[in-house]
Amino acid sequence: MGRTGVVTIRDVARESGYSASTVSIVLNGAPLSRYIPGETKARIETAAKRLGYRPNPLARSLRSQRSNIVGVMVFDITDPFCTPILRGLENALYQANYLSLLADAHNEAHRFERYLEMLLDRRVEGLVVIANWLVTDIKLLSDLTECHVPAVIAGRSFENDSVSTVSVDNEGGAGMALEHLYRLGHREIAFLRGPKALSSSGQRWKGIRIFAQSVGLQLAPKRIAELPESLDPNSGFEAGVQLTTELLRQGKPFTALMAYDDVTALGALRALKKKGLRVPEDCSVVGFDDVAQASLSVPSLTTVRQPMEAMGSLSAGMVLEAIKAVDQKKDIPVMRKKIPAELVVRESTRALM
Amino acid sequence: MGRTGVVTIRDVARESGYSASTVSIVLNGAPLSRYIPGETKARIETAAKRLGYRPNPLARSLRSQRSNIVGVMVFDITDPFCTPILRGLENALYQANYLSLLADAHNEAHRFERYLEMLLDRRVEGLVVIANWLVTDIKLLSDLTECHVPAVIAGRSFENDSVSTVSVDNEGGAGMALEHLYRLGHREIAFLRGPKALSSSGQRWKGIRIFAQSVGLQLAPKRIAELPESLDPNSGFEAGVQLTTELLRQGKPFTALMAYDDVTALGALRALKKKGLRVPEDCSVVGFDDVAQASLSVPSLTTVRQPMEAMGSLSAGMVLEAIKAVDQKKDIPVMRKKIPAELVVRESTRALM
DNA sequence: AGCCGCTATAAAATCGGTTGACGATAGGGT
DNA sequence: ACCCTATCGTCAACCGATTTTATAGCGGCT
Repeated sequence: MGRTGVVTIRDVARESGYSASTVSIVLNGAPLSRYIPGETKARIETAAKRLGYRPNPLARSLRSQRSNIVGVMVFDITDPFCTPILRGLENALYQANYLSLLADAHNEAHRFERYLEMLLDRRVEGLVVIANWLVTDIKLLSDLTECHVPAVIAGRSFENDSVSTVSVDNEGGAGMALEHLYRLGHREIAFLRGPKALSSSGQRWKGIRIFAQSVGLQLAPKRIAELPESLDPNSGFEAGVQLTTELLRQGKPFTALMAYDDVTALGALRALKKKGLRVPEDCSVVGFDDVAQASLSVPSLTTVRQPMEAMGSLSAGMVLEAIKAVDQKKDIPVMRKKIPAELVVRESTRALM
Repeated sequence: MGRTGVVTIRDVARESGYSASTVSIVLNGAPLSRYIPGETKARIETAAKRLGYRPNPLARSLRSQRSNIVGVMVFDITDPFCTPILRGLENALYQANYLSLLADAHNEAHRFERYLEMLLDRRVEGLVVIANWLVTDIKLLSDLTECHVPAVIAGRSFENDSVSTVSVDNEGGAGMALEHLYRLGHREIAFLRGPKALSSSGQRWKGIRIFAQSVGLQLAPKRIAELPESLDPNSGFEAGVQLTTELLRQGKPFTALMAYDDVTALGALRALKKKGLRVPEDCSVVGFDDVAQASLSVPSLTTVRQPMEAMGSLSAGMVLEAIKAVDQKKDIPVMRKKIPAELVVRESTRALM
């Protein structure tokens, strides 16, 4: 054992009486180990166990050019939408014996780029970017395609890019939410649209238009407000409060409100309460995402659930797949998965009286 | 440039006309570079830049036994208490040019241990454990002390152990919360105590007792309930709902309620609402932690703020400090930091009418 | 002339593991 | 007798850096 107190393969070699090569071959079950008799294998394995030998992954990575590490880039780790994805992702990677190198970009393009370089330097075998709704900078993602490392973007889809993505079916989800309100009898429905710059905004709105058209529902412009663009994740709440307040004051009256996402919906809840309106008695409210706080609010929020944990593990599966492909010198497959959303009915919606 | 498309130090050597050693010495500003004339340095640096040379951290780590990586073990990444700590931590590490290897233990001791091994294998230079209130298994932490790597536990303190910790001043914080209620005129105060197994429970309760005693306030047992032990992070909410409901039905009446933490308080909010009680008009409610949802609820929650982000960066500072100490062959310093809490007054409390 | 010290650079060892080439022995086929 | 193949291992190169040691020229001092 070296001075450092760490057991190397050479220590095992000495202890077992074989060479380092043989030890390596045996312990890894390399092709050549086919010819090595069981007795030898046993002796080497005992020696390794006795010494408590643990191969140094650094050395192994250096030689084999495989780090068993995936870079995980989060745009904002405090965003409640990101953490469940992260959980699913990290868990799936763990199962596959990969470790996650975490990078939180704080919504800063510069930081994203610097981190990207650091991760690539570290020879991550793949990259997963958890993009919340704030990411708008498409340029960053072209960086991704250029780096020749398998990459997957989780949480958002991008039209014209050639990176793999995992995202929810925004269109369908929004349709489901509206259908829910419609079936409850609501016809005068207010909308808090998402910021124009976000593709998910457009998709959700499209789902709304399609459903509305299919049942002949009018979408009155005086019941529609649009969230401003902003980079602060908590701004959604404040914006929800403000826009709802304005709609109440200046817009046409409504019996239900559909918000861009849960945080916005929570803002709406507060604004309605402040105006003395009860939810759901006087006004129903639906959100989108099903973040953790949606079920903890009073009243609990009816919402469209994004299966975030599943999206995380799916992303993991896709990078791992791509890594395997690279290993076999095949092309990196590009896939754009859309996961179905799911309506979760809670207390914030009810039938129109 | 090798076949792999990656530039090595030898490529720079060839390009500049010097040897790899000289290139290394120059680019790192090693002691020997003292003797190297500026012209040579310039030529080497230009060559490196022209080729876009980026040293391979794996190789460097192998040689220098320094990985520039800190292991970050989270007990439950979906816990809203953990993420802000994680943010502060990750940010401070980033500033110091360290990367974070993320491990989410999912509250499972077995997983914690397996991850610990993996991280140590990777030669992390330090370890930070973000412990939420669910961690009770002290044994795990002795593992920590034994591994001879600088370690810091963030979020919890432990009495009889010799690991560095960063935690909030629970006692003082709870005292502040109670004082706040007291000053508002409340005398009949209900309490949802934390699970007995948690040290923070005891500490917060002690703060409560001390303040109560100092002003001669009686703590009626019929207004006190205790959270059960459980490993599910969302159980706090359900428990809050249930215990509050029971107190309302069977206990003595109260005009204010102090919960163990914010999630429990949110549960209390729901239970009160269900019984037709208005917060804060009929009953004030205080939480503890100031997790993100505390400010988003209706009404927003008065609470005791743990400066989580600061706790994260402080933890980072402490590991980095310890790493430096190890580097200079000094002993690993053990510190137990208590950070002051801060009362955040929002809508859920008001003066007794 | 001999030695020291300074400058400028290169060679070689090292970190710890993996891997392709090769040696040695034994048995089987022609 | 000769070649071939299967078996059991080892050697040495290699991954990409860092660091210690070596080399070589030159000026100065005794």
